[in-house]
Amino acid sequence: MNTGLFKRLFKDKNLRMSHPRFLIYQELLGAQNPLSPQELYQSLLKKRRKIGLTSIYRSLDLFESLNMVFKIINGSSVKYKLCELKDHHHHIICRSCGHVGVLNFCDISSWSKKVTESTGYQVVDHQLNFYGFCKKCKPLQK
Amino acid sequence: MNTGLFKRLFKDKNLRMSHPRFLIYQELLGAQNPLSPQELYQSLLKKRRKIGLTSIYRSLDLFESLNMVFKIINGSSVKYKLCELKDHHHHIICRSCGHVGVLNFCDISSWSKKVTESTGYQVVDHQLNFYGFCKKCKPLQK
DNA sequence: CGAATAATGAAAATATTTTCAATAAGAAAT
DNA sequence: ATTTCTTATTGAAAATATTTTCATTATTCG
Ligand SMILES: [Zn+2]
Ligand SMILES: [Zn+2]
Ligand SMILES: [Zn+2]
Ligand SMILES: [Zn+2]
Repeated sequence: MNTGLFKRLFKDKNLRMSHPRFLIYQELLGAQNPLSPQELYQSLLKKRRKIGLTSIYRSLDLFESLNMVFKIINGSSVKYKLCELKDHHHHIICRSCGHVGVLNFCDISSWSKKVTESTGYQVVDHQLNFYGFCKKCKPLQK
Repeated sequence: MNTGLFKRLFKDKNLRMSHPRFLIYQELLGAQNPLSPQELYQSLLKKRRKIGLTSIYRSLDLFESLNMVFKIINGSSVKYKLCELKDHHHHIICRSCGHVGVLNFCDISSWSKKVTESTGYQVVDHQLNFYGFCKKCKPLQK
């Protein structure tokens, strides 16, 4: 997700483009790996950016709700990475090293009717994650 | 999930059936609604059961890994309910009241091959949740 | 430049995880 | 059935992580 797209998204949703939000976006954009809230905080402090840890939590929640970032929950570790694809997609997480693979497809929407029929719920969203072992970690499994 | 099934599952996996674990299982079995770790703790204290909050967290994690319970994350609230079906299945969570609907189907396993082909990952697990509004809450949406 | 109000951040409140010494469950022997 | 042994599990306390509160600040829109 590039900077232009990021700014447009906020304008469209009537969200304010605050300094903290932009700092966090930039930090994620420059990162090689997914980052935890604490890692983001420390990294920004090191660069003398004035920001509160609370804002990091809040911004990450917001970004997630906008599908801008993917929240990677692996055991008790929580990290975030910027989504590269702007279209709806899912991920596979390595149970060993935490690396994230991108899946550029989703056939779930076709299920919504089935879900509504069997439960009466109106479906508005879904969450799908795969877990497994990446090419690097697979051989290490006994 | 009934008590016999519960005990067999533990024996099969070489897990010890400790008193705290059984207390938590019973509490979930008797509950009408999903319970948070804190609610479980308070409820057991009220019944004069000796148990530590830490054990509740640990047992719930264990139960989840055994697919005995479903962890319902809705905003910042976390609750658990015992799974009624012993076969693999998924849930739909009401964004308004938190009620959980059970879906007794899953066609995801057919995706695993596709996931492996596109990412090289060995797939061992997946997580799929639907979100929406239940029959009761749907009319309240504007 | 002012409103109007969404967003921030410090501090307090909660929630969750980790550590580690003590305990209890299960297996095996008596 | 009781004792003994091994080791998984517990729980109190400390460490971390996350959320809430609320007074202050910064954005955006005339
Ligand atoms: Zn890996
Ligand atoms: Zn999808
Ligand atoms: Zn509802
Ligand atoms: Zn499934």
